[in-house]
Amino acid sequence: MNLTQTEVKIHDFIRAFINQQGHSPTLKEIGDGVAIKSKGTVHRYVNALKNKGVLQHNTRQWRGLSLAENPPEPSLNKHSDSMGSRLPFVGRIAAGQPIEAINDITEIDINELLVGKNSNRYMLQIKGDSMIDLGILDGDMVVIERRDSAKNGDIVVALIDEQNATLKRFHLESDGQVLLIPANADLTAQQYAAERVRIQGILVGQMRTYQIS
Amino acid sequence: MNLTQTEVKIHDFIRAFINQQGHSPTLKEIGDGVAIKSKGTVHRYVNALKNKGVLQHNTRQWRGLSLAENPPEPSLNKHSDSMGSRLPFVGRIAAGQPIEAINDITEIDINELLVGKNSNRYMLQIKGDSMIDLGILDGDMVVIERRDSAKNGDIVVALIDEQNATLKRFHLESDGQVLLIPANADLTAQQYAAERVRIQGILVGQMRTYQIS
DNA sequence: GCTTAAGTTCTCTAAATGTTCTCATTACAC
DNA sequence: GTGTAATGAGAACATTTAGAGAACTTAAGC
Repeated sequence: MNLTQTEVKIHDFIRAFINQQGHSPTLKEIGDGVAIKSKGTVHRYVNALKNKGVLQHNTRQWRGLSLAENPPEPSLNKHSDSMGSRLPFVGRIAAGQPIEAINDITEIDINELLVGKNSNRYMLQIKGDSMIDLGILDGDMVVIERRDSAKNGDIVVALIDEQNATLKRFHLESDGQVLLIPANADLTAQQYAAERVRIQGILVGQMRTYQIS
Repeated sequence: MNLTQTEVKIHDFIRAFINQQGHSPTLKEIGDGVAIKSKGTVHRYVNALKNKGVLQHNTRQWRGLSLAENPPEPSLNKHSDSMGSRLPFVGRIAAGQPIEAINDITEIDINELLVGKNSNRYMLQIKGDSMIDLGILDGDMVVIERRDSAKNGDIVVALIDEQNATLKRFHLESDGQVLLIPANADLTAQQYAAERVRIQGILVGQMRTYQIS
């Protein structure tokens, strides 16, 4: 059951789309995402993927695609069963001072902070330095919550002209234009007509791991 | 069970409304929130969501909507509730490009990355800007693994003169002196005799959350 | 009981989407 | 060369989703 190159590409696109948007893409959206202009052609690919068992298709319905779920991923290490999401919170550390102990919070639940209780969040990995001044570095993972609007100052995932995505600080000008502000002294803010910008989500968390021996 | 675009939008709106207000919105409020003028149309969507099992509806009652406890859709942007430490990994985002879908990793287990299997980790909150050039900002949480030694280049929690703690990059000089290097252009590295410095742990992770309304 | 706000059930219309075709092009094995 | 598979465009048509609004029923408050 081998997938061709384009089939893999389309499958990846569909999975990413569903995870990010919460619903299936249309044939046209798939076509836009993988540079195929004919929805008939896309339809042929979707059918192939369905026949090969990697997609489920609720026919006679718009946006009826879903992933044929791989086996529900057995967690490799059994520790992750519910117990392991808390770490002791020791206190605050500042350069050259004793660690300031905390007496109210003793444990931090990482899931609660980053995953939240609603299932409308997903992760992206950052490529590039455009948010470096906010401490978001190349390679960092960020947690995004799906939203279609934002307040000034929010950091948003914005889709420009239905094509290009970017992570920037959002500011709506009084004249209705949208300003997308990077956090990098080398870059300048970009201004767009509001209708060219679609908010896809808002930054709610960031994380990074360090390799140790 | 697939939701259409507008269905997801309405579902998100209802969830946000209940989270904020503590009670269900009315049909008109939903319509105002998603730009639909006809409450008849909104009603059709609410019914669809009810039939698809993601909403519960106490009929014959005003503001009788609530979210279904266990939505039937196990794959649609949801991380198995059994252990909610996973988030879907959508891809990489770079300024001004489409989000790059990935095909190898589909989910990220946050616990696995930050908590790890060992129970010798704890968290500290950062006070000050001494590590700002490494993207560790004032207020960030960091995960530390207990260690009493470090390799050059590791970022360590070091106790100096059994008194003051600091988070710095570690470097052992050839003459046996220990250099503790901040990541802030305004600060300079400090050098200590090895016996004055006790390593308490090594930085393995960092996280930050952003407040949204 | 009465009034009002909210929910329900329709119909009408438009637009978007899915489905099924045909026709072309390219690459590759034989 | 020839056949085949993969790829892409696009037309024609069927079906679903979408939004507005009217008419009616029900719940809440007085």
